[in-house]
Amino acid sequence: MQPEDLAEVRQLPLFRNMRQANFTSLMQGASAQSFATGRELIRQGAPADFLHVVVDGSVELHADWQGRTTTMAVVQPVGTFILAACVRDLPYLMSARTLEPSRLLLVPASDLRAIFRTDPEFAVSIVGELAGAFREMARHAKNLKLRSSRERIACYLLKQSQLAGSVDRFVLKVEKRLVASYLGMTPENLSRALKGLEADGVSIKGQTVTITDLARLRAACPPDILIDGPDPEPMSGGIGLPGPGLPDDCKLPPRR
Amino acid sequence: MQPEDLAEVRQLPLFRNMRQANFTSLMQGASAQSFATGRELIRQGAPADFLHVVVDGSVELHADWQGRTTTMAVVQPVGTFILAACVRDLPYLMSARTLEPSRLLLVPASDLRAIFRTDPEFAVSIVGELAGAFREMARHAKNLKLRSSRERIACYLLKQSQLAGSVDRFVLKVEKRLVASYLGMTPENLSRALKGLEADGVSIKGQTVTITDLARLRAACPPDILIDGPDPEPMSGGIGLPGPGLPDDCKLPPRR
DNA sequence: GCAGCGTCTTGATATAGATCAAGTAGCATC
DNA sequence: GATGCTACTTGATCTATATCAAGACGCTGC
Repeated sequence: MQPEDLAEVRQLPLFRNMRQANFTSLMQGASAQSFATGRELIRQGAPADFLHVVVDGSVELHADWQGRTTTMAVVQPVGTFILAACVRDLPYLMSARTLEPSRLLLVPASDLRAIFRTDPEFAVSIVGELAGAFREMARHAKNLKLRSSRERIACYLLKQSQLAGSVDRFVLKVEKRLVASYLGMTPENLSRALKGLEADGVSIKGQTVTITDLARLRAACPPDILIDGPDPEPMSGGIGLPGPGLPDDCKLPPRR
Repeated sequence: MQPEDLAEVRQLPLFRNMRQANFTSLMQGASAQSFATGRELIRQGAPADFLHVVVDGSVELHADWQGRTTTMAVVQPVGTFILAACVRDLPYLMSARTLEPSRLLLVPASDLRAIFRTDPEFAVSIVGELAGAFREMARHAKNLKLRSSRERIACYLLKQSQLAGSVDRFVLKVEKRLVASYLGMTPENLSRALKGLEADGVSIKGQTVTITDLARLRAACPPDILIDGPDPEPMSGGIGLPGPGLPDDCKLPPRR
């Protein structure tokens, strides 16, 4: 575990305010591990033994039922999963798999539960984190129920643009099939919708998105902070999809 | 505020373990109010000034966008809303309206935030509550994404039966149009799906549901605890729909 | 440079669910 | 008892999206 990794983990809102002795203790009981692409890290239904912290790489959270699967989030550094299962000591509701070679820190859930009962500042951070995670998932459910798939895509792109600093050209950091799955549609449907949105102010080439007419796009599919977020303060938990990259420095990870 | 109401509120998992002095203080700063049917209690986007506790009656949580609306939960006694917005001091993501004459306790969110920082047991309860709320909303999103509307209805009825003690005849405590909206479909679609499910082991007359062939219904639409829940320990927060009533004692509230 | 593989796009078709309309049933009020 | 209103059911039609298939593109490994 590199010292600079520890410093980044320490800076997460979840851990930032806990007592140093407690943070040191938690990290000493944790283990850092590297995983290859495609590795299943946790399986839905399994006991929540560890809080996972993604230090490097990319992890997909997905859920499955009767052979069907859906992407629930993509977690990138430095993000965590799944806090709620750990604090309640209940089975994971989602599975996790690496999308590329990744390094993670595995924090024993039992250590976490022991410490937060004695560290009031840590408990406050956990409360903030869980409230944020609930809100993010509530916005996701609202998005699914209130909007058509074309509206979800358009608003997703508008939010990515905003997260990138209201630029009009940015790069998606997640494969389109995962964006489609997260937004509750098939890749074919995403592709067709993107094609149709070219008339409404957005064009896509590979992972690069260009907003060609922001006002028109916003008029066609009005974004709403109560659905699209984000909340004012950041969270550590990996809920939703990661923000965009800028055109010069961003590529999807190599395959395999 | 009746003493027996206070006792019931005290018994909620959220409040059960907090220090008596703190509970007393919180309740002294709260106000009890009665509202007629159809009254809007909170509006999405408004600051979260109060944690609401439903002491009597029934409240619908709904979300709206561009003239569209969807039911996110129905809260009945004794249940609360919306803890996450209160602890993060952020705007409500949902609106609330009474479905019938109701009595609620309004607990100032600022009091709540002040107390939980100094009452570790209360903070632990809040952590448990928020984790449970997150899990419930995650299961809702999974249900919406992984299942067809017919599967969602069938699994909803199987869960209601289980909550009623695995009886084969029970009464829905929520109007069908709200069940439909919560499950992400139109009332017409719910009606047609229920008609179609008669061949798979369930029949409905008004609000009364009879499971006529449990094995067949379970085979047709396999329930899954990772989607349908519930988690082992109850929560106070009003997420989802309320459980069923038994045939002898349950009616929807009178209109107006 | 080529073969293999996975992602993405495009076309054709099927279907789940929405929309619109009309009728029925039940409840509350007068 | 009659009237009005709302929830619900049923019918007809439309549409958004899924499914299946095939081809294009780009990347990796040899």
